[in-house]
Amino acid sequence: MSCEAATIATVKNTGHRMTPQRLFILSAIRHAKGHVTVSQIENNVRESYPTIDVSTVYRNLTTLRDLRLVSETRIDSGESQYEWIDQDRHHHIVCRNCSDIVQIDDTFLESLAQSLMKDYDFTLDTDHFTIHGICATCLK
Amino acid sequence: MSCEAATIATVKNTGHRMTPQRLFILSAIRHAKGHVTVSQIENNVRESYPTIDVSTVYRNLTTLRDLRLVSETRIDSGESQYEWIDQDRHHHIVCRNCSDIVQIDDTFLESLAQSLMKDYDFTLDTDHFTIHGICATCLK
DNA sequence: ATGGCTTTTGCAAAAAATTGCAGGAGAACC
DNA sequence: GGTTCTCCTGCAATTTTTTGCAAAAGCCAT
Repeated sequence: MSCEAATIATVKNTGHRMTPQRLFILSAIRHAKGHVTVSQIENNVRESYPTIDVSTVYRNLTTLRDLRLVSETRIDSGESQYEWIDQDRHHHIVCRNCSDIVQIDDTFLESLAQSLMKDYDFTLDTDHFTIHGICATCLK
Repeated sequence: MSCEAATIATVKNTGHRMTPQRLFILSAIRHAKGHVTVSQIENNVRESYPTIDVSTVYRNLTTLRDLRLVSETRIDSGESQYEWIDQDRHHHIVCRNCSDIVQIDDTFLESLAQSLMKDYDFTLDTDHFTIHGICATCLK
């Protein structure tokens, strides 16, 4: 099954419908390598589908985030950022001083996930984590 | 040094000023045991300081969050929640389905903090974490 | 392909959060 | 006390996000 088809299946199997709007939004995020804002998505979709409304974009992003197809990153100020979640799951550590971002592997969260499951029956979302702290350079 | 004085010292030592507005906001969060929203803080402060403006509350919360005196929790929809960070550090696990919040102990993050330090020389912010996932009840 | 049930959309309006600016007020100095 | 240097505030305007509602459209069973 192609990657595209798998996505559509995920949407459908959860009782959601595949509308042209949703398809365009999905495509806009997938093809934008990296983070995109709501207005970037809106403008991109508008080229192919001029009557798209912002509220539709917002509602779809919420849905797609709940389906764990996209990740949402709310930065300090301004617009939220969205990113396609692909096969090789990874997370980010962000230095709060220099804002440097480093990718880390999924395995770093395994132990935490297991503890939370054991003690609270809580299933950790492991699709995308943004972890804050201070990098070695800035600590000096 | 009292707890109150320590807070004031933190604010002052970082080049910020202790204004009445800031003091009232600080007090509103500290005395509200648990989470509070911006409008709750605003209403509370307004009783003692009627001319307070929402933007002042927002700006102060950003400042206080950067000083790690309060924590910010942005839930799916609606208003952000703020909470006083006290001595016994704890974190929150939030169910993305029912939005239920459970406190967890600092020790859950120790292992993660150690791994990140070992492999990346990265110092994890351990004041306050908001971890998302699914609780046992909602998983069914 | 048709009907019917339910999700989804666009629009408009509201709510939540952020920003620019000019005046006001801390704090440190003398 | 007065001076000066910034930070802070309130106001107004803007931007970002959410919501209610009626009409439109997707999808399943027939």
